[in-house]
Amino acid sequence: MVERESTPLTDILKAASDPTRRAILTLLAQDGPTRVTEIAARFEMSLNAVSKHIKVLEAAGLVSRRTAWREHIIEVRMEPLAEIDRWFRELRSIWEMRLDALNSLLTEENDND
Amino acid sequence: MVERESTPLTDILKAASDPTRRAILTLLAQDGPTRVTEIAARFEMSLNAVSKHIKVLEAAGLVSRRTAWREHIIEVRMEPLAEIDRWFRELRSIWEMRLDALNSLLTEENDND
DNA sequence: GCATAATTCATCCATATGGTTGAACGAGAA
DNA sequence: TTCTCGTTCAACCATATGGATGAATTATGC
Repeated sequence: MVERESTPLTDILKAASDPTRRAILTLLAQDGPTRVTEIAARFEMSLNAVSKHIKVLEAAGLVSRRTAWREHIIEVRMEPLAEIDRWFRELRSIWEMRLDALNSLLTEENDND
Repeated sequence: MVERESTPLTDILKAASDPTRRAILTLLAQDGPTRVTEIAARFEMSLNAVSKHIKVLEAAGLVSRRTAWREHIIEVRMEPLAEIDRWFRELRSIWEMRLDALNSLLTEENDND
């Protein structure tokens, strides 16, 4: 398979596209900074599986980790989600520009009637 | 592996998380409804690969297909992207509610000083 | 030093994903 | 009928992903 550049946006969307990971984000948003073990306790899967999910979120910048003693405190970070919003807005504006161009073209034609 | 429910949001995020698919969406937003072959011509991969990407986008509702004779005209659909925005907003509001609660707790404590 | 606790690391497994190539299909054109 | 065109379907392959389990790590408490 060809080498694929991993843009931040791709990582963010990939990270957010898993239901378990979204649930983790929701949990963190509700409860605030939480230990890995405590997060894992909320899910019916192994601690290790949750730990891996958290690492994916961390790599995408969606959570940050603060190691206090032997506990790793995980905290949600909202900023990267704005990237998604930015992409969405850009796509929409491209789309609207085309529609505007179409409209003005039609108006011009009407003027020439 | 356990059976995983496929929510619309999961499908939308998964579909949007691939750079090629986002490029297809951008292209469609710019150029408007386009034939499959024509879309494929813009990418350095086989027609079949692009066709598969389009099917993923279609399953997520991000594009619609209009079969005109033997040509399949693909069109971008913006509506499902609002789902992402909705999720984002919900997460943020949960997050802000917690912060507000925290703040009012602190204020209360200050009042009691 | 030794047990304990919170995590990660290392393996392994099954399935999903993104890509390729070649065959099949459906419908107008010769 | 047979050819051609636009597209999907069917295999197939390599790698990624999500999960499990057991060992290793790291730092305190006894």
